[in-house]
Amino acid sequence: MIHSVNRMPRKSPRNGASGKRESILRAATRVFARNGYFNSKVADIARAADVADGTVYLYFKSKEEILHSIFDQNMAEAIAAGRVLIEKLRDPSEKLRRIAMLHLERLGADRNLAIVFQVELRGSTKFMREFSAAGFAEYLGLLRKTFEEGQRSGVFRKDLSAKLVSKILFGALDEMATNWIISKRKYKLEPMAEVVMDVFLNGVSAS
Amino acid sequence: MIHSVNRMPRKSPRNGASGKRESILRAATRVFARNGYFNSKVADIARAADVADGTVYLYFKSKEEILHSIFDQNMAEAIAAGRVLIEKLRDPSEKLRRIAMLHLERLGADRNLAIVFQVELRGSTKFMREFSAAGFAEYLGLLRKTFEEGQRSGVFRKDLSAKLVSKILFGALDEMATNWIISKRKYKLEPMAEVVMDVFLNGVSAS
DNA sequence: CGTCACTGAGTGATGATTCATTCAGTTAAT
DNA sequence: ATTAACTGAATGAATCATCACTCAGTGACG
Repeated sequence: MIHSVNRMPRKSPRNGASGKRESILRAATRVFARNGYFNSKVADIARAADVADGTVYLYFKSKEEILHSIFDQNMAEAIAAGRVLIEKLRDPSEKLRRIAMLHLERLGADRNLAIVFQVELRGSTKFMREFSAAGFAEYLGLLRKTFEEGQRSGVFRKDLSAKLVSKILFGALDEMATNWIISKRKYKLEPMAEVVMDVFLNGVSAS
Repeated sequence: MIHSVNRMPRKSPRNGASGKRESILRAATRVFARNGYFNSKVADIARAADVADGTVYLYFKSKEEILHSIFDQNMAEAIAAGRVLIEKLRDPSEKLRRIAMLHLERLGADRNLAIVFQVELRGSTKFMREFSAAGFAEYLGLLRKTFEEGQRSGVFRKDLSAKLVSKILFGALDEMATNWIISKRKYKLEPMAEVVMDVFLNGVSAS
């Protein structure tokens, strides 16, 4: 089967301000978070969004496309927000610090979305390769570029591979988020960014 | 024969040296790695293990239990190996370095197992909570204890939460593994441990 | 009336699990 | 040594519940 990934802009029912599409996405996020992607029935999503089963298919080609859309939309937003956030900053350390904070802030603000991002999206090599890959790669790229900037300006050690370093940072933040989800104890996710960046920057800064 | 009281842990088909159980586990690891847990049919596993569908159920209660067993068995082995590896070392930094190497070494040695660990096992909050949790927690605990040892002996900064720091280290290693799986380019995973530990130790060491 | 968003019962495919049956091997009595 | 009785591992076809997705129809609105 040759699937060409249809990257058409949104079409569907005369995208009226009905907001049904968004409503379905929000409902799906809730349902996926609660039951997991594979255990979620399209009927559950429809019920949660308060529409009929068939309506879901007026807005999305398949159950799979719903998951994609959740990812694509949020990832694009997050990266855009990150770019805006750092464009007026000079200090690369500060840029990375802000990105990290934004990262944990966004996930910490919506537990359901966090679960979908940290758990459901990882649960298949297919997703990892075909979709997530692109978005994650872009995010990692943002971290890398910022780090390289810092290497050029002399604030970061030049003996480190920027690519590898950006994975270390991402991995650390990612684990904070994943652990926050699993943990029963309630605590704020966002503040963890500070400690992560303390250790990280201390580790990569030029003497 | 007077002695020979069968003290073998495994139950199931009179654990003959048939090795069918192991054979099924290895086959399942291959199949899960290729198709993902939810897209893998029990029949696929049976075929790959060269046994009949029904035979699988003589050794495992359900498809789910197969996944558990893969995790439990390997995680227990890995932690035991880690404990042995560090018990004769003194320097906490060196201990952490060795654990990190073992971590990436083991995953790097078996791509299929790595995929199951990095991708398939994460794909459901249920797995994360009910099973994985215990094993992962034990591993994180090992890292934490070792770090605390280093704090007491003065080699590591005392102003850091050992729990949090162990998550940072784990996250960084975990991301190395995940990225290695997704990446098309072939490279060795194990050597990444060195760089991770360089940045990490540099970040957490007392001045 | 024509269009369009929406509905929800029905369909067909799928795949986990079961279980009646086979048969290789073991024991034991002659 | 031969046979009969027994064991339980292994088989795989059949079962049966589950859903993703379809489509014929409804009503609202201009």
